[in-house]
Amino acid sequence: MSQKDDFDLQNFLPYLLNQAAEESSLAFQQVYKDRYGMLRTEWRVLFHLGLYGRLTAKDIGARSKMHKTKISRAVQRLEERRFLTRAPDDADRRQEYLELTGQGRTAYRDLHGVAESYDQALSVKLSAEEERVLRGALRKLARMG
Amino acid sequence: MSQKDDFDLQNFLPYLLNQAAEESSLAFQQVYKDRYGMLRTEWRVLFHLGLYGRLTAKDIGARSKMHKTKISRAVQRLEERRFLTRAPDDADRRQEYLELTGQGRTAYRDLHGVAESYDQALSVKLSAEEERVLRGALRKLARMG
DNA sequence: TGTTAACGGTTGATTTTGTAACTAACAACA
DNA sequence: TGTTGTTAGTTACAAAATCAACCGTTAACA
Repeated sequence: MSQKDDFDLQNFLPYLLNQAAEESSLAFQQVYKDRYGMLRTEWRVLFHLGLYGRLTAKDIGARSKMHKTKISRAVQRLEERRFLTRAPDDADRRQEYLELTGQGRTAYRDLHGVAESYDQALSVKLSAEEERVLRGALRKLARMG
Repeated sequence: MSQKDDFDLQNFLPYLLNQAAEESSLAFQQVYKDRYGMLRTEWRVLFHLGLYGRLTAKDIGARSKMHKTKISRAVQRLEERRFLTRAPDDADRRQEYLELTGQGRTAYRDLHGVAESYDQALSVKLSAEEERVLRGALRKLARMG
């Protein structure tokens, strides 16, 4: 039944990446879910707006590679909960500029801080060299320079 | 609006891991979907059975960390499509042994081969050293030795 | 201009996942 | 034995992701 082969599931890069991604995001997920009732798509939109300022949904799509329907729905929910506002773009009325409200910025700053220390806590599992190489390799695999 | 801070989304390990995982599994996903109409949960179950032989759903859960309902449903679909069979365990009638059919083994061998070359193709993006460190770091982050 | 194609974004239907409650079988131990 | 707790696996229902079709706007160009 089993192959003599040494190519195991644990050696398959996509599988390994997925396991590491899932495991390493679990505790952080709990934070934005418990504190703000957000989904992953929602904190991502929040982070993009917090980091880069005013953006259109399209901009967020280009940066995050999330599908536009996900973004559309995340924006809806963030708007309902008063984390962001929309402003029509008069130059091109198909698109809208999205911007965080005060409440949105507060949530962003809070989660940003959590993310930063969370990231450091994860890094503790790795040596400095290991961490450097890991981040570089992940960027190559994710095709983002 | 934006922080002077250099803590960017692309530096946030869980995000980076997720991007790399998604990007790097896209093309492979297409293969098991197109050739066998499988979902990710299904090929995972198939792989476990192909690699390790006869297992119970519980065994698969322990190895893969997938939730039991996911496994239950994946097993149902794989059974419907004649990729595996169930055999009651007479010593403990709560559990069933799962085993690939001929068709299941054929699919497994096919996808195993695809996975292997797919993995190699991904590795080409990295140096040998980079690859070694990456895999080690991912195992640490995924807490699997 | 008028027509056609492309774009940004939304919506609805379907599929997939997550959560909790459930069934049947077993284990522990009075 | 009988009761209570635990385990393997399933099911039902809610939440979320996916996919295609859609609307209004802009672009291309005859």
